[in-house]
Amino acid sequence: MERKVRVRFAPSPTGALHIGGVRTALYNYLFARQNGGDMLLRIEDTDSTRFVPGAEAYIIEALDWLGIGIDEGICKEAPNGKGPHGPYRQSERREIYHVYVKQLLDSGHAYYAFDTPEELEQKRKEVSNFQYDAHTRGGMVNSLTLPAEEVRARIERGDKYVVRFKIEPGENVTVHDLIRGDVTIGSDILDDKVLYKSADDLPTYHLANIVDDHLMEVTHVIRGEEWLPSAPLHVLLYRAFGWEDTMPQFAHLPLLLKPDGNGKLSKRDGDRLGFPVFPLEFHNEKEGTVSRGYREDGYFPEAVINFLALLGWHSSGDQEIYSMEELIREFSLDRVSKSGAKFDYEKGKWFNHQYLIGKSDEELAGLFRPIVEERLGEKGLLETAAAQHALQQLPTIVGLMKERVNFVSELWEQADFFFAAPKEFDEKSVQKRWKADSPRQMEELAVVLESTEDWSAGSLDKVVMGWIAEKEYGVGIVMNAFRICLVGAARGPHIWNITDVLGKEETLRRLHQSLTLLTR
RNA sequence: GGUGCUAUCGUCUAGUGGCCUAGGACAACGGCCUCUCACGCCGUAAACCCCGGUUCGAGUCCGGGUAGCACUACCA
Repeated sequence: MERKVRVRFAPSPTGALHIGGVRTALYNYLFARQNGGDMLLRIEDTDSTRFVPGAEAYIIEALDWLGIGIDEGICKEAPNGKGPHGPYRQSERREIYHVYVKQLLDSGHAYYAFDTPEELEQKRKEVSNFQYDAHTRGGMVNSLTLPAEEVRARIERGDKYVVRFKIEPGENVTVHDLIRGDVTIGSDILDDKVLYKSADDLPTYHLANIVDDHLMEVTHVIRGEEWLPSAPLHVLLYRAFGWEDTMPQFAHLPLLLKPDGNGKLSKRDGDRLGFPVFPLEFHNEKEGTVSRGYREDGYFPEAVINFLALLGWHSSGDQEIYSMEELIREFSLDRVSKSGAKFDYEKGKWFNHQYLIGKSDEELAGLFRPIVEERLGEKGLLETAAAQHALQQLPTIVGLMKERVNFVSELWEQADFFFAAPKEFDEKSVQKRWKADSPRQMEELAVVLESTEDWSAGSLDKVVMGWIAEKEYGVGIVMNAFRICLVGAARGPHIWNITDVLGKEETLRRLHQSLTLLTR
């Protein structure tokens, strides 16, 4: 019987959602959508000591910003979860886990262990490579070595204990991975994992994960490669519960690596190399720190999605730009790479550039306006006639400059001169382009421009070029000097585009003013 | 140490035995365009980890090395 595809993203609220986690969520989402299935979000908060306030809300907001829709569980519309398999926060599922822990205990697949953390630590110090397993459990303090009444007595008087999974040695366990094929390991190297800890009355990841995936009818577990070594344990758990026939299929994704050197991409790498590793800015109240986010750094969510999608997955063709719809159509698990991908931040910028130039001038102008107003406000120039005049032509200005930036915020450093006449002049440009004849030529140009009625680019070009030809001046010399007067440096778009935005009055005003400043 | 996974330009990758003289993209470099700076266009440089084997033929299949990574918690 074909089951409806159901996948889950199950983060732990221990801090901001890491960019690698975002990619895992994305691949789950793409797989779900492509197969007409459900995408669930479950919060795995079984480690009460690592809980970070605000982390859960952060995860929800990040996924929402990126357009990764959640069909069931914790989501924007239903912060406490929606769907028939709730609650979706593991800390609220204690009673459910009790039932299954008991089932394992009763069937002999698990046992009580009373060894304290300190004792275990001591044991690890004494015995190198100590592992709690079939070979060692006979020498430990647990329900396998203690008389039944002693076990009962300890539990009744409130001794702290854990429940461990009893792994039977001498068996090969095979996990079929959708990306890597069959992975087989011997059960001897597995240890008797802790499934439940009485100290906080919560299961560990392994137990909670299997129980929830089963109860929530998850069909495909798509998660990071760091889980591959414990996948055989999970298979054993499914077997112990007798759920093998509905066990989900596994797909372990390659890791996101540091851009330089080796190893997993970490928060530290972002700080060190100057790029965000989180989708959104995160204020960690526990640590009192703030971490940068892609959203606040000026990335479009589409760009982040596109960038992430291609970090570990690629179609057979040469296409690089994909909308979410295209990704849903084209994505496939068997085209996911097996090896880790170094995080190439430079390419991320390029993706943002691609999406930026694809946006309308009006939309970009709307995003750019607050930045312009803030910058001008800081300088006390917001109310000037020149600034207001340019502000009215924001879409035109943005259209002129968007090709040359990766982020909306970068527009300011490229287009600042439209809003205020230059007061200072770029030294290099002046040195190279401002000649001895320039002051005289600019004075003449001012007269020519003054008498030009038709201020259109075509007309200006004809008039000025005609004048240059007549006087036998060098086109480059005149135009560059003119540019320096209007912009303050040898940069910017075509000169007639600049005069067009500035208008006749402002153009002439700048010409005279700059002339004065430059010949002083 | 043990176990597992992985291995193509600096980076992301295409490649599923002959279409490979190894393709694309980012970054780099050079040129063209041009009043400047960009964009764009054109181009250059740049890789099959090593050794065996299978085969008429191997980047592609197999074995062995080597290297990198992950896991090895009462964390997920």
